[in-house]
Amino acid sequence: MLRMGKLTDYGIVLMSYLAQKTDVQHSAHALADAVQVPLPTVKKVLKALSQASLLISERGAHGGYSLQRSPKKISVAEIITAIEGPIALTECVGSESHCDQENHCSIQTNWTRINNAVFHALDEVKLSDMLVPQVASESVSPIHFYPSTNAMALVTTKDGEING
Amino acid sequence: MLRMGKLTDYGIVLMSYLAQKTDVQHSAHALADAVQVPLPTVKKVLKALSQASLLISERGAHGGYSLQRSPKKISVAEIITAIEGPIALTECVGSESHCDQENHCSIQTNWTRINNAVFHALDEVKLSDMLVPQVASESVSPIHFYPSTNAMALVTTKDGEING
DNA sequence: TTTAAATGGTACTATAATAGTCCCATATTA
DNA sequence: TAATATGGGACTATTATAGTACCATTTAAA
Repeated sequence: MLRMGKLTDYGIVLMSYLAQKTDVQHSAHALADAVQVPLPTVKKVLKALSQASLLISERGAHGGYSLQRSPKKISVAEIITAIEGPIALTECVGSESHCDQENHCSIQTNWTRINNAVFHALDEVKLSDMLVPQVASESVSPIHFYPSTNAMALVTTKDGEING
Repeated sequence: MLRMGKLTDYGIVLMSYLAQKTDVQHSAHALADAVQVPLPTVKKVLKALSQASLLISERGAHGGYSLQRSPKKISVAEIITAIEGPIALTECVGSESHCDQENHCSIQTNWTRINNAVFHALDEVKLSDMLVPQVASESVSPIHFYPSTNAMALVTTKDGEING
């Protein structure tokens, strides 16, 4: 539940890959090969990331994509927002709310608070954090980048315990 | 993005309503009237909340639903989990992951961390918090309970600013 | 100047998830 | 026995997402 789209997963993976070599441009084709995702889909994601000013794109021969900022200055929340649009757990929190009872609803303000809490949690995690394992470990083999196989969602068990 | 289902919105609203009178049982029919949501849909949500042991249900005449615990001991994360299932932003974080590259993926562990961050944010907000306005205010009129008009999603603007 | 390599943008289709509804079984009380 | 209530499952329609394809535009090199 609370699922994110596959495209967002791809976005995180692509951004992580690009964070490895920030000074070099990568074509959509090269990225599709590296990440093992169909080219048209990769292009779709890259476009969204570019429009959100997370990537710099250059057209023409020898063109391609590169990070617009340092991986330390790009948060996961930004990547999510870039691909899935404004983050809003409930419609009434978003800017285009059309709920008639808006002014009378006591729950609305609390949803805003929850939204903020979740957003800050996602905003504190930077792209640079995604490159290193959670705990210092003996990572001998080179880092691999693959998207999750299926769609995404926040994970807990029915008991409220955290998986993994 | 990061949208939650409408049913989860209903669930929050229903739970909030039930939190007002914890000692009285409410029938699905009465709840549907109070919350202004079609009865079959309300029943569906109540069933999920009961199965997650968030509600006590009694069958037969004069039966109905009531909170199983104090509103202070029920978190928003629990309600979300009850209706949408285990919270998982990415499939590879969940228990039924089938990603071949699982062992090689450097991103997986970081998703787990993000999941935890979001879960804790949602777990800190209790049902009792949903009843009172965010800031002490001059709420003269009685509290109203209505679900959001549309589907749900985490809210930020494209710039990473928070809406509302 | 021409060609090739790249992104930009749009539109379309198929699939999957969700929402919503309905029916019947079961339990309890009057 | 009848009325009221939940439990559970199956079904349909709608919506959102994923994925694909096409063409325009830009740039660099031959």
